[in-house]
Amino acid sequence: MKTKDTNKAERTRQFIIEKAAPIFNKKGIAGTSLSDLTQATGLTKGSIYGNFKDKDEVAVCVFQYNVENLVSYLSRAIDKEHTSIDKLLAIPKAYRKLYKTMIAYGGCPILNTAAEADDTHQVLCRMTVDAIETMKKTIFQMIETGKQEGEMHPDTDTHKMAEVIICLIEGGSLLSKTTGKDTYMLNSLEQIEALIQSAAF
Amino acid sequence: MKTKDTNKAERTRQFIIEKAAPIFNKKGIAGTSLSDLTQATGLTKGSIYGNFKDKDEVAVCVFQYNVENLVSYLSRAIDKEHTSIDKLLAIPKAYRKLYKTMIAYGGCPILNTAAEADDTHQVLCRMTVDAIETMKKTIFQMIETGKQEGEMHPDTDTHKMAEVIICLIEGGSLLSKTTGKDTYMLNSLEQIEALIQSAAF
DNA sequence: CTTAAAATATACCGACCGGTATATTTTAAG
DNA sequence: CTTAAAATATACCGGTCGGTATATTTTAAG
Repeated sequence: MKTKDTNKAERTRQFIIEKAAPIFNKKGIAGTSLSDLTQATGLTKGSIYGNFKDKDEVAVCVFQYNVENLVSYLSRAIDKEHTSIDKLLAIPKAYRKLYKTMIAYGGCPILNTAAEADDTHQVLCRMTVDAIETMKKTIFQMIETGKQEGEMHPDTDTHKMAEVIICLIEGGSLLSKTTGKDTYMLNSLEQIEALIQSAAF
Repeated sequence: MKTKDTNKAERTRQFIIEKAAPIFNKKGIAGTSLSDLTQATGLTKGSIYGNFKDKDEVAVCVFQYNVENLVSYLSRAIDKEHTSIDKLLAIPKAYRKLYKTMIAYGGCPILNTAAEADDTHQVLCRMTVDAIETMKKTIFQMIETGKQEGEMHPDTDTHKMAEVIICLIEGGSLLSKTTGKDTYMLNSLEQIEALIQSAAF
């Protein structure tokens, strides 16, 4: 067959990524073995190595997949709203719907990867930094727009607010997952909402 | 020699724990090999296994060692203060001094262990939960005492405030470490201070 | 339906893993 | 200083790791 469109190969790659994603997220990269992946996919090692050059490439693709899912979920929630305040509030609102699923999935993939990779895996480390900075910039822009359109106090510290929101989300996510208690996440989300409201006119 | 006091053995155990601590904290448990430990200590595998039954026992002792160090540092800072407000403020103050060292050491050991162990290592997972709950109870008690002694508003949500403080510390710690930017931690600490001040009379 | 290429499975590699049995060295009590 | 026990080092184990060369099966173009 002299086909040039990579139909089957691309489908298998995607299949492997989807099956591998929760495993990497739960066990970490070092903690996930090739046999974990063959078991989860039903494929053999040869098949996996036919589609990825090594384990790291699978881990990198899995991270991209996880981040894209998270970002697109949040983006959809934000895009539904029209004012800056409502767009900002859409974030804690979305997490309130999402966090239980995320915890069952192994927790926030950005946090998990950041915690594991930052002393060991520079490529993934860079990707986690990018994901975090993107999140921050998104929130930052929403606050700045809110100021420009007179929805929020002009003396709001935009950088600080954006960073604190992310810290609360990640901290709450980790602590709720580890302790099994929802209150860490729920209280963090409430705090985020209070923060947003206090900056609104 | 019929000695009964375990002098040498105990010293070697402690030596191994101290040398292994930053390695486990940086590379994780799964990511740390026995050869990492022999290299760091200058000892052989036989010697390590003469003092610990397996790698997990080393990891558990390292975790205890790390938590004890952190807790005793914070306790000393808190004990220096006399009012509830000042004791509470001693926490962000202590972290402001501590966090750079902690990041160089591989980040907060509670966070690192929590992120790695919660889907794989039940013993350590339980220990991280205990460490977190102890932290929460300590903060909780300080706030409650502050209320009883008229230093803080009686309608302060003690549980919420204690949990949010921990989320901000852990979130800030992780994000500053991952991104290499101090502001995540510093802004989280400022937010904690604002939170405490806003609950004070 | 044929057929060659693409995708997958099989079988195997050396390296290193955690762990152990045993030999050697160090320790300190007497 | 002697000596037996305690501590450490040496040498080795089976297993699993990530990875690969090659055989087989599946795919889809013609």
